[in-house]
Amino acid sequence: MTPVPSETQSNLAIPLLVGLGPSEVENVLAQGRTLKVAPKTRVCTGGDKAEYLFVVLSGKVKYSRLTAEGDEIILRLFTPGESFGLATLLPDPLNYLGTAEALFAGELLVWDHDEISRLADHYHQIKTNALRIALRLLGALSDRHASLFEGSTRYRVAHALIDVGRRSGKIHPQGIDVHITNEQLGALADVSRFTASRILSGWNKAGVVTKERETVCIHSPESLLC
Amino acid sequence: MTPVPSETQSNLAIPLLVGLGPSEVENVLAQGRTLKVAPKTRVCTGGDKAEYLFVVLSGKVKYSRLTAEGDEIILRLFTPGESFGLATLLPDPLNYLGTAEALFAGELLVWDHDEISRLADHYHQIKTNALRIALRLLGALSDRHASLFEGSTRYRVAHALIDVGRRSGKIHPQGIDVHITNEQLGALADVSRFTASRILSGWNKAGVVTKERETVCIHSPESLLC
DNA sequence: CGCATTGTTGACAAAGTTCAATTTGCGTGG
DNA sequence: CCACGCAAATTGAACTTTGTCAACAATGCG
Repeated sequence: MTPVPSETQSNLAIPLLVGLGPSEVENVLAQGRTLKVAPKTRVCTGGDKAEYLFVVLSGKVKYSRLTAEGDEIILRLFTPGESFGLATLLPDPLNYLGTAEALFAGELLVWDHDEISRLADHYHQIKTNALRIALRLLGALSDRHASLFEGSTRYRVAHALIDVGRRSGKIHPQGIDVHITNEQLGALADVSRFTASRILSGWNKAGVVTKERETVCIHSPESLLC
Repeated sequence: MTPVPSETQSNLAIPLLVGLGPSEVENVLAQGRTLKVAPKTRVCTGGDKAEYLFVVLSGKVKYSRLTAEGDEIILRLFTPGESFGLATLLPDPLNYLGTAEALFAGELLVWDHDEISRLADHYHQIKTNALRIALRLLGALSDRHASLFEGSTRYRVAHALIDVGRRSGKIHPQGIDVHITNEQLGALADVSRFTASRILSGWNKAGVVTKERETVCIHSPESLLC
């Protein structure tokens, strides 16, 4: 029952709680526990039974899984407002699909299975929202899967970069700064980190992006898709 | 309010309706409309707003989407008991993810948005089931996506074939008969139909499967995965 | 009987991955 | 404050896998 800082309550849009009244949202948030995470903290592990539902308040969370050969696939980089561990809402939860790891220091809201079940029984809307979120993720993954067979790696890297930029980039006059490593970008676009490097180098030479260590500044999102 | 044939009511397990009592299930089924479909009938189109929820009673339904280049990706072959168009359960439905097409003559149960919304409001469990189904599909798609980067095409084709076999194969003493074309198998395993043909030929020579036109008999599921 | 669908096979090319060898940039500790 | 060391990024070259294309065979339906 840790009190939630008021800034986060008022500013942040939380798709899981849309459609609830302000006081209802406050009530749900109040029953969650806030969890401060340091970089590289693992908050849940793929394959384990889902016991907690998470909402990102601040920071960025990498949600990933491994192939049998040990390559990492980043299913999604969750940004503030997004939730994961939706399986916790089920009476008999499924397993986490991926492993969640904080990339930066940040705060999460956490509910355990009993708490969120009680809340979801009361605020019926939460399950509807969860279904919408799950279906959206399904659509996104399906798009990503389809994109593996159309066009080139360049196209995929462009989309991955733009998506991350839109959701967590810092906008400034020269463009959008995206804080990401080549390796992470590769894992998001299903490309080796070498290929990611080559593609970024190309864009850098062409002047549509500027590279720095762990950061890419997109000057012209449109030109990436040509 | 077409009456539902009693055989289908009693035998078929419908994941969307688990947890409801027998009379409740009957009530829900009774409010759906049964739709007889001929082979190659399209019942919904990817990208359109979801207006109907479907449950397969008999037959097999191909749920697929196209890449930008026109290649077909089969997201799933739905077998009796399974449902699609889950987005219909949302107050403001998303779009269908894929296009559904009957492969054989069969029967579907259909509810429109208003009907199923009313039912889901009343039988709360339906939304929970829908969430579970969506999360399961997400897991399956994530597995499929990951498998693109581990091992070979052989591995993927094996998994696709075994999955279809398990859900819709006919078991007999010699093995499991799977009714599927090379092209469909390829579209499920993310492989060209040529590669699917080569792999099946290999297994055929090795004696672990027997091929006939549009049918594969799996003699030894384990050997496929070596 | 003929046509459409399904399946087969070989030659070939393209696209990325892999690997090894370097380079660059940043933080830490002495 | 400098030097060291590590993580990130780069680059070239060889390799491998699988898709593409073309030609053809087999099957079954109308």
